[in-house]
Amino acid sequence: MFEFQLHATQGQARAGTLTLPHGTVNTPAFMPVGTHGAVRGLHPDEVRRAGAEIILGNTYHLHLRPGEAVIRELGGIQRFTHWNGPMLTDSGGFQVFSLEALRKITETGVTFQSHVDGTYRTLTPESVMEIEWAMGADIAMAFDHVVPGQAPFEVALDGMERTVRWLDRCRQRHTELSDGTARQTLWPIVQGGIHDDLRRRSLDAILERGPWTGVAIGGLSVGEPKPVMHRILELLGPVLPEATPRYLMGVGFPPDLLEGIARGVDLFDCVAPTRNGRHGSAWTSVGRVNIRGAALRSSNEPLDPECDCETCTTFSRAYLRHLFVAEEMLGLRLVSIHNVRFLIRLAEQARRCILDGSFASWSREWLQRYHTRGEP
RNA sequence: GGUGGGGUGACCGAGUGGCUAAUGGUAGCAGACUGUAAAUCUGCCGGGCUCUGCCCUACGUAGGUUCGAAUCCUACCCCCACCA
Repeated sequence: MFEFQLHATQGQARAGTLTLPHGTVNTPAFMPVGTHGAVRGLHPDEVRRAGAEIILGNTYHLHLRPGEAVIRELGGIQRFTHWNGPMLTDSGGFQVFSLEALRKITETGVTFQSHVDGTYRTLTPESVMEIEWAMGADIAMAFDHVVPGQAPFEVALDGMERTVRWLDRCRQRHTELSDGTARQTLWPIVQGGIHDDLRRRSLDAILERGPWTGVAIGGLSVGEPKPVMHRILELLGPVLPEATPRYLMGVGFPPDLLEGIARGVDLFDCVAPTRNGRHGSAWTSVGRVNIRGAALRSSNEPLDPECDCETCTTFSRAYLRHLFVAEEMLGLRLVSIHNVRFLIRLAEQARRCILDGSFASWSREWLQRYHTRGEP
């Protein structure tokens, strides 16, 4: 039920298929983020047509509203959201990082002051497992402690060791809840900040507790330089079991996908395509386009001439610009659709190239073209 | 024709003697965003230059008072309201 089949490798890059209770995911894959159980602004059919095979939901946000009880009562997260495909729920660990001003960490768990209504809510590894189990996504992420990218050794050590202790508690509770059924699997998360030694110790601790149906790498793209992220991926890649899918959490931008894939990553997620889409920034084959830019005022060209998404095959740049200038919500949706498709298509292309052995050269050329434009 | 009110940068609109190239807002331009407290946030926004500063032009028009005026005075032009 949680099988991962590896079809081909090229260097560290891998092409595989992940089988989950609600469907299969061809990897490398990009997973759009649907924090509140919706990929922001998009209809599930649009997400599917963009090529998404799995989406992410968030424990913290869905616990605050509508609450896991409602979701369970209405048939689980897939039916509730009408996505009806593979889903992964993040644990709220990232909110430990992003809501730093609104939370307090103890060994027991994390007390958040809800950003919705100010009430205090405590999440523990056990309660997170209960929430994720109630929602019923295919993959439940362990509750972890994410530290900032510039965190000094002691802080990263503390977060990493706590993440390991919490992993034991997560697994214990998740095992009790699942009671032999195979409708949801639990994935652990490697932490350790930017410190190689801690990253290695984190992974070792996780592998000692295996086997796992997947392993996530968290706490990257949180303020550390890119080469550091690459170094850590290179450090972990060879140690990770080949038959286990690797999920790089919260990444990324287009080049991050290719750099990650080249270092053995199978699954990605990131808010960037939808957030940037809403903010009017589009990735295209001819460079990044600011959709509000004056240059687009009367352009009848598609946003990206090489793109096959619903937006690019239907609308002109001038119309998209007009929608943004006029603050029509359709504009936010159309650029989001494009950006999501752009990343998914990039992952699809990478997969094809890995399968036919051309990944290294294709990726090199793609990145060169991208960076030649001065893109970050 | 009379009386009253008013004319400020692309637009709206503050400002009633020096700290005013002129508060705000809008429009415009550019940028940021990486497991979503984000349809958000930031910067620029009279012109020019030898650009951490300097010069020019500017608050209806023309003149005046003053060391100094968008701000005070005079005339004129225009707009609005009411009265004839």
